[in-house]
Amino acid sequence: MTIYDELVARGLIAQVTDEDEIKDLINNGNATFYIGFDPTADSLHVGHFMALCLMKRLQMAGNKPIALLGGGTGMIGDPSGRTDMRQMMTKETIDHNIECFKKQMSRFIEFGEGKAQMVNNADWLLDLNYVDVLRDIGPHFSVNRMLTAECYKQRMERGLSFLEFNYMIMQSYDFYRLYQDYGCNMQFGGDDQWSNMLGGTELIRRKLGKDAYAMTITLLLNSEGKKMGKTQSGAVWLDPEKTSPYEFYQYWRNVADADVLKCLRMLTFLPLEQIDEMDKWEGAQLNEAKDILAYELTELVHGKEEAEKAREASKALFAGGMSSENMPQVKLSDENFNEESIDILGLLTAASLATSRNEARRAVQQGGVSVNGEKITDEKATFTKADFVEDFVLKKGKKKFCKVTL
RNA sequence: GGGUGGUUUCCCGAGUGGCCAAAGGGGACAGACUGUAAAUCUGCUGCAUUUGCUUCGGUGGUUCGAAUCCACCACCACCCA
Repeated sequence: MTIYDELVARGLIAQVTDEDEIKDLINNGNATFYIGFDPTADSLHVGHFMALCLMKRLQMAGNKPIALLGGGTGMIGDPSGRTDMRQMMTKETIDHNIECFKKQMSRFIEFGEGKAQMVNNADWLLDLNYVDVLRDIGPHFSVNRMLTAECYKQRMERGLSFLEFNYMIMQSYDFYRLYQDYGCNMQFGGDDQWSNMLGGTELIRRKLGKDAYAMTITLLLNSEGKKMGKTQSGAVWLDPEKTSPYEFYQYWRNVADADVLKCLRMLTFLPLEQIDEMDKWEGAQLNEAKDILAYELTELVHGKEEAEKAREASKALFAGGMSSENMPQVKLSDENFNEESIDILGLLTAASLATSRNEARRAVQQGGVSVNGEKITDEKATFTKADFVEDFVLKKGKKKFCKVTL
C-alpha cells in the first residue's frame, strides 16, 4: 500500500490541490513539505500531534519535512475559524512558546542534517519592509477574492481587523520563501488552513510561474461535529505538566462509541488490518478498543512507562482492584491543616477535585464523595493527620479521584 | 469624522429603580440507569455559610436603595462619509 493510499484509508486527507501530482510526489519520496505551527500556547495539543504524526508518516516514506515555527505569524494571529480576535501575544510570550514547542517536537520527530528541519518564519517576516512587501506581493492578491475565502466568512459578520486580514498574506509569503530557499514544494495543514495555503500556491505560481501543492488534514471532529481534543477546561495538552498522562489516557478512554475507530485510524500507527478487525466490534466490546486507543496514544505521547501507569491506575479505579500505587497523588502540606485536622471540603479543594468549598459542599450533599470507598454524607466530616498514614483514596464523582498523602 | 444599536454571571440571552446572586436555554458538575459509551430522568450551577460578602464593560454621580437613572471613558457591530 502506498503512503498516499494509507493516508486516504485512514481518513486523514481532507482536500488536495492536485491529487495525481501529490500522489506521485509523496509516494516516491520527492516531496519537501512544510507544516506551520503558530506558538499560540506553551504546549502542543492534539491537533499538532496529528500534524506531527503525518510528518512522521511522510518522512518514513522518504519525504523531507520542514517544521515551520510561527515566530512571525504568531505576531499577527490567524483569524481562521475564529469568531473573535486572538489576544495579541508579546514577543516574550511567543519566544517562550517557541522554545516549548521545539522541545516537544523533538520528541516526536528527529531533526538534524538529512532529517527533518526546523525553521522559524520570524527570520524573514520580522524584517520585512512595508512598502517593499506591498509592491512586491500586494499586486498578486485580490482583496475581493480574499474576502470570499472561507476562513474570513465568520469574521465578516463579527468584524475582522486589518492585522488579521494580513495573516493569509504572511502565510502565503512563507510558502513562497520556503519554496525558494528550501525547495519546499508542498504544504500540509489543518483543513481550516485551506484558503491560506491556496494563497501560497497561487503566489508561487504568479511570482515564479512554478507549481507547488497543498493538502489539508481532516479536522478531528467527534460524532457531534465538535473539535476533539478539547475539554471544558481547555485543550488536551501534550505537556504532562498541563495534562497529566492519566488525564490524557482518560480523555481517549472516554471517547464516544461512534468515534473510537475514527480516532484509531487517524491518530495511531496501528496497522489498518488490525483496526479493520476492531471495526466489527460492537457494544461493550468497544471498551476494549477504547483502551487500545488510549494506551497507544499515551504511549506515543508520554512513553511506555507512563502509558502502563495510566492503564493500571484506571483499572484500579474502574475494575475493582484497589491498588492505589499508580493513582494520581496529592500531597498535603501543613497549610492545608487547621491545627491537626482538615475537613472534607478543604480536602476536596486541596486535592483540586473542587474549585471552591461551595462546589465541594454540593458534591457531598449530592452523595458524590467517598473516602476509601465509603460515601461521605456529612459535609462537616473532618480528618486528622493520622488518617493519611494509611492509604487514603479520595473520590469525587465516578471518574475523579486521587490518593492523598502527607 | 457623523449617526444608530450594543457591552449581564462559563456561553447564548432576559432583566429598564426595591420582590435580583439576577428568568430561560446550553454547557459543566452530582445522582439514577449503564459498558469509564450514547440516550433519558432528577438535582445543582458567584464566594463564604445561621442573618454575611463580591458581581451585571470602566470610573464617578443621583437616590434611603442602581444591572436598571445621569456624566464621562473604553471596546464592539451596523449605516453614512
